[in-house]
Amino acid sequence: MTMAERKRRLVADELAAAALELLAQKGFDAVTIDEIAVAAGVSKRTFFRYFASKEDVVVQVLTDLGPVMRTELAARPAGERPSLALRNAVWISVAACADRAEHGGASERALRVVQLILGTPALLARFLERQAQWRDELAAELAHRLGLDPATAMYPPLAAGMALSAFDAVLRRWSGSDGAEDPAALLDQAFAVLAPALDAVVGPAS
Amino acid sequence: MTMAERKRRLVADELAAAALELLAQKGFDAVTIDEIAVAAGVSKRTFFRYFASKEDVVVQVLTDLGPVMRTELAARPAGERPSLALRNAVWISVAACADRAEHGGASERALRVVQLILGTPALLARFLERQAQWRDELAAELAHRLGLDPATAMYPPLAAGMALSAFDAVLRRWSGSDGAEDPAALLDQAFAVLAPALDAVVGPAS
DNA sequence: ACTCCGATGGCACTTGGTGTCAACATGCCT
DNA sequence: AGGCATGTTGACACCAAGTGCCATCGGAGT
Repeated sequence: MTMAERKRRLVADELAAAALELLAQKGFDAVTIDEIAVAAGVSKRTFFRYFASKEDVVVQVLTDLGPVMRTELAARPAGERPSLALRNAVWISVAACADRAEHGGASERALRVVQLILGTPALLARFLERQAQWRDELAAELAHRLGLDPATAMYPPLAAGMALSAFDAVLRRWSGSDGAEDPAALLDQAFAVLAPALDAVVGPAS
Repeated sequence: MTMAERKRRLVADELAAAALELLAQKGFDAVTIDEIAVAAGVSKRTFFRYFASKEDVVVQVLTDLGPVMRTELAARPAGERPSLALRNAVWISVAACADRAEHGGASERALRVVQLILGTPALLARFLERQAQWRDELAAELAHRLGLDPATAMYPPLAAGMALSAFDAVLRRWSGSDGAEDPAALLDQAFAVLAPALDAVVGPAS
């Protein structure tokens, strides 16, 4: 049981590491799955038992962020202004992407992954797909939080879309500046722009 | 010259029509490109001379909407509030998707295409990709319109993202209600939510 | 009539992705 | 210890998406 699980995770890590290495080095299209598999010491068939596609190796890291953000949003105090609650929820993802290991070499690898995603159409498309799922989750949580009807209220999906637009803009700026700009400051800037609409549901001042 | 062009367009239309028909009927994954090609009376190889991928047949219709929206945005009077200018720019796309032929059988085909896109992951991903391009174009135009620096100002990409969130939300509601809800009213609703942030750049009242 | 050019079709080929099966390890039960 | 169940793996065959290449055909201009 524990033995099998550990082995599975080991192989998955090996595979992901080999893939990230090769993809970052040679570009997405120039690497075949066979290459990745042999680099990790397994067969092509085994690769597909761990990842559903080539894009998945890169993007799967970000999969869990949706539920995580939703949980964080749900954990914010009920009276908190939406702009603040959403900022905190999104911050978790930004930190996960940018801040990993705070001030070490690890964030550099994260930077390169983000740049790879943003610069590869196929990866970008998958990334956008994930974001669309995140948006639905965030929207559902917002509707619940504000007692709105998810089927008719326009606010929840729009607010979630705004929050993810901020996420996206911050990520782009951060990766475009090679990590030089501060993600937290960027995110605050973005939510300052969004806040007037985000907080207008209940009233302009809270 | 004219002869060759007409023939090209004829073949492209034939291909697109056959593809849309088959895809809507059997589902995206259940249709091979060979099928589409023979249904249009050409070879698989010729299909790829007209469309870059299976997804492209469906999505290519929407390709031009980016420049169109940008042009419309550029054509709005300089002093118009961003929320209004963007609403009008986005409206063009919504109308193109939903309203085609105003009140005829044509909008029903458009509805089915939208439902196909929104319900097929592969198509959704491509659609989102296009939207990302639109956003960049809209952002560039907004920056120019407002005299903002595209490299540092957060407002343009965020505003463009908001506008496209509205587009997306409207499209989803419209397709989810099988075309029953009025796209124009939905869009107005959406921009009413967004307006406080959209119009806050220059001042809360204009 | 000759020639040039674009469109086409056929074909081989690479790659992503899946189904199937036999081999092998692990662990549990008696 | 022997036997059985479960789970992982690799090999192989297979399908479908794309792409490169070349021979061919038909139309336009000379």
